[in-house]
Amino acid sequence: MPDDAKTRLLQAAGPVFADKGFQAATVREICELAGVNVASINYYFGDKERLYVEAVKEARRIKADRTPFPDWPADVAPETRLRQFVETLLTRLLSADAVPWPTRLMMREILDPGSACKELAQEYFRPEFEMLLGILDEMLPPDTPDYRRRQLGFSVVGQCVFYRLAGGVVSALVDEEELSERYDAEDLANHITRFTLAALGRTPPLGRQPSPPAKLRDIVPQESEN
Amino acid sequence: MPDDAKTRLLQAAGPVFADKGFQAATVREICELAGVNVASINYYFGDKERLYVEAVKEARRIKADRTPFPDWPADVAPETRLRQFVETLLTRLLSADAVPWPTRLMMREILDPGSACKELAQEYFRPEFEMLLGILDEMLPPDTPDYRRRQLGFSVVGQCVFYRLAGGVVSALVDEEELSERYDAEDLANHITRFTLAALGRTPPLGRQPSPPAKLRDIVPQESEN
DNA sequence: CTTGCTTTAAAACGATCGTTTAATACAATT
DNA sequence: AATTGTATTAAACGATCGTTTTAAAGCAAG
Repeated sequence: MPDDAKTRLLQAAGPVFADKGFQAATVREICELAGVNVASINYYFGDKERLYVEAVKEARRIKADRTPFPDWPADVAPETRLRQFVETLLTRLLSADAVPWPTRLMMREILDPGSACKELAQEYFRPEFEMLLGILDEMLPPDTPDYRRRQLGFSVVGQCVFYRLAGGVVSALVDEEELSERYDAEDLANHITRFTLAALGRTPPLGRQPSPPAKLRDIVPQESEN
Repeated sequence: MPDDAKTRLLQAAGPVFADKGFQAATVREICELAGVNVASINYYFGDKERLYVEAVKEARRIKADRTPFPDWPADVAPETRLRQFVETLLTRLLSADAVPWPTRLMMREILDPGSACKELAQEYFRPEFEMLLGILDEMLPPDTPDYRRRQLGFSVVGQCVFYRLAGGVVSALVDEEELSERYDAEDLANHITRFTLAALGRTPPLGRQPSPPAKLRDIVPQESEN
C-alpha cells in the first residue's frame, strides 16, 4: 500500500481547501475523499486548522518542484531570461484548469492571509522576486533607486497575476474565441515581455511614434532612430 | 432620519461580508451590528444569500458614486488622461484602510465569483475598461489589432489591482518605511503611468540606453549558447 | 375600540459543523 | 499468551449555523 491514512488525508485536503476555502471546506468531505474516518484529522493533525497549514505547505512544495525556474548560464541575455521568467510564472498561474489545486490554494492564502501562512508565503515568494529583480537590474541604469526597482518588479508580476486573480473579469470582458486564442501562457508572456522591454527601451516602443497634434510637446524632432 | 430596519441591515451587512466573506459571516453578527432581530434578514430579504447580493449591489453603487472618473474636455492629452485614470483607479483600490468595505466586497466577488454576481461585476467594469481603451487608442498605431489593445489595457489594470489583490505579499516584501513612503496612490500612479508611457514611446525609456541592441543578437552569431 | 396589516420579538427548529469519546482491531514486544 | 501501543471505527457531543414558528406590539383606517 503506497499511502498511509495521513498522507491520503493531506492529498485530499489540498483540492478541497483550494476549491472552497478554509471555512467552507468541511472535514467530513475531506475525510470521505480520503477514505478515512472523520476522527482521523484530529488524530493525525490535531485539528482542522493544522491540517490546513500542512496543506498549504505541501502546495508550496509541489509548486516549487513542478515548473521550476531555470537556472540560466551566466551569459544568457536578460531579455531572454525575462521572457522565460514571465512564461514560467504565467504557466504556473494559468494551469489552474489542468493541474489546479496548489496554485489555487496559494492564491487563496495570498488574498486572505490566514493563520501563520503569511510569512510562509513571503518566504516562498521572496527568492523568486529577487531573481526577477536581478534580471531587471541588468537592464536598468546603475543609479536606479531600490524602491524603483521593486516597483518595476511589481509591474511585471502584477501584469502576470492579474490573469489569475481577476480571471473572471477577463473572461467576462473578452469573447470566448479571443480568450481561447490569445490568452494562453505563451501569448501573454509574449505581450508582457514585449510591453516591459519596450518600457525599458530594449525594444521599439509599442505606440505610434508621430503625435501630430501635440502642442504640449516640442516639435523639434529629437527622436530620430530605432 | 433614523433608517428603518431594512436599510440598517443592508448597511451592516456590507462591512461584515467584506471582512469575512459570505460563508464566514454570520447572520447573527450582522443583525447584532444592525440592532435588529435575527429573523429580520429572512423577513426583509428572504435569506442570507439574497442579502449578500443586495450588499454587493450597494457596494457597486457606492463605489461608482464616490471617486467617479472625470469626463475630460476633448482636448486633454491622452498622457494626462491616462495618468488621471490610473490615479483614480488606484485611489479606489488603496482606500481600503480608510473607506474600505465596498471595495473589499467587490474584490471578494471578483476573486470568488458567487451567485449571479459575475455578470453584475462585468457590467460594472466594462464601461470603465472601455474608457481606458479609448485613452490608449489615441497613442497606438491605427492598425493595432483589438486583442492587442485589450491586452495592453489589462497590463495597465493589472499593475494597479496587484497592489490590492496581493497587498499582503507586497507588504511582506518591502520594509515598512518604504511601504508608507512610496506606495500610496499618487506615487504608484506616477510609476505605473511612466512605465506605461515609456512602453508606448511617449516618454524616454526607463532602462539603460548604452547596451548592445537586442537586434544584433539575431544578426551576429553570439558565442556559444544552448 | 375594533379591525387588518406590518413590523418586531423570543424561542426553538433541524441541520451541520468540528471535535471528542469509547470501543475495537491489529501488530509488535515482553 | 499476555501486554502494550498504535490505528481505526461508529457514535455522540456541544456548539453554532440559517431558518422558521409563533405571538405580541405598533399603528393607521374604519
